[in-house]
This record gives sequence, C-alpha cells and structure tokens, in this order.
Amino acid sequence: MSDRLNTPSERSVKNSGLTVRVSRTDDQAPAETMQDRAYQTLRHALIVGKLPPGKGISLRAMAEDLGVGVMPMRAAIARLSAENALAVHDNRRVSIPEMTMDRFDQLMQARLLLEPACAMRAIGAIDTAALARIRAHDDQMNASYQSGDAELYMAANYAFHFEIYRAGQSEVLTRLLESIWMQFGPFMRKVYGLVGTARLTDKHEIAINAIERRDVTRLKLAIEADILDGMDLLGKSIFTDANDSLLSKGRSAGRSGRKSGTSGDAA
Amino acid sequence: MSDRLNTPSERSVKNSGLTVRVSRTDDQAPAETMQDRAYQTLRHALIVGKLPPGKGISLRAMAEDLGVGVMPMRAAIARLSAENALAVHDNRRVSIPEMTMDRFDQLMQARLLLEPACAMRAIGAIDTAALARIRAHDDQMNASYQSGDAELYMAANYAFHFEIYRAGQSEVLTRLLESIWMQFGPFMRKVYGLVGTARLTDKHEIAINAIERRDVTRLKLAIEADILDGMDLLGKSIFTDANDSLLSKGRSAGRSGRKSGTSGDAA
DNA sequence: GGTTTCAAATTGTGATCACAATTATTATGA
DNA sequence: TCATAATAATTGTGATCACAATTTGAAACC
Repeated sequence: MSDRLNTPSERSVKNSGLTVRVSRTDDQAPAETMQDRAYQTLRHALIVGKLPPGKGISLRAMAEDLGVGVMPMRAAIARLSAENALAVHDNRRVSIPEMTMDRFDQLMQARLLLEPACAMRAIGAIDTAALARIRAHDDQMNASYQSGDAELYMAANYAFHFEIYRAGQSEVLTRLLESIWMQFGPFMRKVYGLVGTARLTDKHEIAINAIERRDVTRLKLAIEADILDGMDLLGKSIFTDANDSLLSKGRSAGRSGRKSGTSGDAA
Repeated sequence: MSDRLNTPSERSVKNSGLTVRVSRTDDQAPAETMQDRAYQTLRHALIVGKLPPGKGISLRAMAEDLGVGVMPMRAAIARLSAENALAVHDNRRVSIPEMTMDRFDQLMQARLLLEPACAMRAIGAIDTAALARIRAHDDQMNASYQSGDAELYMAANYAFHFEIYRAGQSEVLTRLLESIWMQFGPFMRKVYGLVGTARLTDKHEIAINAIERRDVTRLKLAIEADILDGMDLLGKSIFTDANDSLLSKGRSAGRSGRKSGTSGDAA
C-alpha cells in the first residue's frame, strides 16, 4: 500500500467463485479505477451466468472476494443496480434478480425490438476485420458448445452479438442492450443446464452470410430468429411450477444469505 | 403564436437552480434515504430540462446546493451516470451530456420501438381512475403550454406518457424508457425555447380516445405519431451549424478544458 | 419438540479525512 | 503584450470510522 497503484499490474486473486481477473467481456472502459475493475468483474460474471438468480450480494463480503476495498465495491454495486443488473430490495439489500415469466417476456420483447434495429444500423460499418472477429466469436461459441463450457459459450454468444452491434457505433442503443443482457444472463445460465440446447438451424451462420452480402433484411430476420430460438427453447415451458423451484434455488436476499457459495450445478 | 414557451435564457445559471424540494416526477421509490432524495431531485431536474446540456456537475458543489452530504450525492451521481443521464468523461469529470444528431436519432428510434409496445401492453390495464389521471396530465400540459411554463409542460408530458406505460406494469421496459427520457430532457428544454412548439394535431387526444375504445392499433399509431411530431419539430433542422453553437452553449466538461460555461454568473 | 427471547454478528448508509490529478489563478519571464 | 512557470483551489477516488437496522445463533422457555 505504498504509493499510487494506478497500474493494473498486481491482481490479488482471492477465493470464491469469481476471481479478480480483469476479464473484460468487451472493450469497454479502460477500467483504470478500482471501482471499474470491480464493476467489470461483476459484469462479466453476470453476462456469462456465473452468478445464480436470487444470490445475495453483500457489500463487504463481495469486496473481500474481489480483493478490492469497500468503496470501489460500493460504487460497482450501485452502478449495476442502476443498470437493473442487480436488484435492491426494501431492506436495502442487494441480490441477483429473480426471473419471472413476465420479466422474461419483457426482456425478450426489448431484445426483439432493439437488436435487429441495432444490427441494421451496423451492417454497413462491418469491415472484413470486424467480420473476422464475428466469425471467431461464432467459432468459439460452437467449440464451447461441444466442450460443454457453458460460461465460455455464453461469453462467446455475447461477444458475437455485440461485435455486430458495436460496429454501428450506436452507443445509446448498445447501452440499453447491455443492461438487458446482464439481466437475463444469470437466468440463461441456469436454464442451459436444464434444457438441452438443441440448436435447430444456426441463425448465426445466416447472420454472417447476410452481413457478407450486405443484406439488411436478411440480417434483421436472422437476429430475430436467433432471439426467438432462445425464447422458444426456454420460454414458457420453463416457468412451470415444477421447474420454478429449481430456478429459484438461491432464495431472495430478503432473508438469509448463507448460501453464497451456490455456484455449482454445472451443465 | 409560435414561441409560447419560455426560453431557457432565464435559467438561473448558478448551480443553485434546483432546490432540495423532494419534487418527485413520479411515484417511484420511497426516497427515504438521502441518496434517493438527491437522486430524485436531480432526476426531476433532468426530465423537465432544468439543467442545460454540457453543464458540468461537481460532486461537492452539487452536494452543497442540494443540501445533502457528499456521500449521498456521490451515490446519486453514480446512479444517474449508470443510467446514461449524466456523462462521465476521461477526466473522470461528470456533466450533462451534450446532444448530437446521431444520439438524438438513436434516442428517438428507441422511443419509437419501445413506447408503442409499452402502451399496447398497458391498454388493457388502464381503468377509469388511471384514465382520469392521464387526462389530468394532458390538461396540465395544455395549461402549461398556454401559460408558457416549459418545465411544467415537460413534467406533464412525462407524466402523461408514463402514466400509460406504468399501467401495464412493464417494469423492465419502463426502466429503459426512463433512462431514455432523462437523456433527451435537457436537450428538449433548450430546443423548446428556440422552435415554436406548434402542435399540429393533438396526438394525446387521439391516444386517450384509443384507450377509451381499447383500440390497440390506434393507440400504437397515436404514440408513434406523437414521437414523430417531436422528431419532425426539432429533428434534423436543429442540428445545423448555425444553431449548433446555440445548443452547445455550455461546453463539454471534457478534454477541451473549460469547465461549465455557467461557472460564473451570466453567460 | 417447537416457539420465544436476547445478545452477537453483519448489513447498508453516511461522515470525515487523505491523496493524487486537474483546473484555475497568479506570478515571472522574455 | 504574450507566453511560461509556479502556486492555489477544486476535482474524483478511496480508506476508515461510526451508527442504526436487520439478520443470525444460541440459549431459555413453555
């Protein structure tokens, strides 16, 4: 604790589920401040579904887990709460939001409205380099699907979509979508372990093809179809009473908190 | 007949434009904590356009102006920044975001996509009491238009729209829209003073009529038309080089150095 | 055994101080 | 007069302490 530790050289990796590795899901902020480090780490954990819905988030505990001070963690949690990635209860306690059918519907409707529009705005700006990265993400996703690494699978899926959206430099729309993805990330991860992720037709391939041909309509349809695939797969059928108990294993943070370690149930 | 609304020239320039009054724009959080009080106050100021684009936001100065401590203000600013209502620059300095044509396009596109959907989700849940409130907001808006109170005008417009959207209990979508409205609030306020707010046909009346008849399609069209009216009014034509200097009077607090042009007294 | 009671631990909120980095202001040079 | 250097003021970030409100765990009770 000598002088300024602006340099992200040292990374005090700690215990528990998520390590402090500065694994930024995307090329966002430089994360030069501690609170940005904490934010990026938590954000990545949410998107890849490392954290189960309902899990309580304790300020001090999470700060120690991530190896940062309390103040940076406070800021990170506040930011994620404002982005609706974390839920604040009346008790002023924070947790990973629980998923409901209504919430899922809204999230998917928002995706269905915003993502095709975002893709269409971007299609003209995707050069060969960007297209190569998009292909790489898709390959990574297929590989992770084969190897059964759900977190890598989700990270690659996120990277694929946002590599497209970000090409259009639609910052406003992209920010909205980032918030949305963080919200259904934890839920998706849980669900991927339950239902077989049988991919009918690879909509990503169609999307890549549409980008090559600069076919705006086709790209729009591909993105829509990709989202609908996910909805069909884990939509309504998941929210039965039988499965509901499975999905909300980590109870609402209103009570308890001792089950902070429930990050298992891998696929 | 055109320039009904007050120009923002009288904006009190000094930071102390907004008092601590807990003027909540809507019926949101209980705001029992200090940081919620600060958040609600700033949020309301943004939505009604009390703060000009480009204005720098100083943590300590704003805290003193609002009569709260530094910690609550820090949390409030962090939250609004996460909601993209405030812009954080590389200097880690915060300001009211400047408006660009591209940003405006994206905001309006997001509105165009989300708001009709939100209204359609809500139409079935609007009972007579809610409809009465909606009418009251519209009346308030017309009255404010006549009297030339731009801030009240904008507050009523906000209340009108979100009274509809919130009836559908679409929390996810509504949150997204709140972020969007906070983003174009400051810009709208500035623009209202420049262009004459000549309302061609009152789309609000059409919307109310559609709600009465439970005419979903008609409501969707009314909301779309209302948004398009605003776009046509202050869209492309505003972003000419001539007007641009007017619009970005308070310069960005970013790299260019100069802090908010409103640091002193008169502009 | 099951419920109630009560102390210890933990929670988020907020204040206060410290510090490095900018920004603003004044002083000093040609 | 104008540009440069030095100084003062202000900024956001972070640590640390304090405090009230819950939550937890165990003891005490019926």
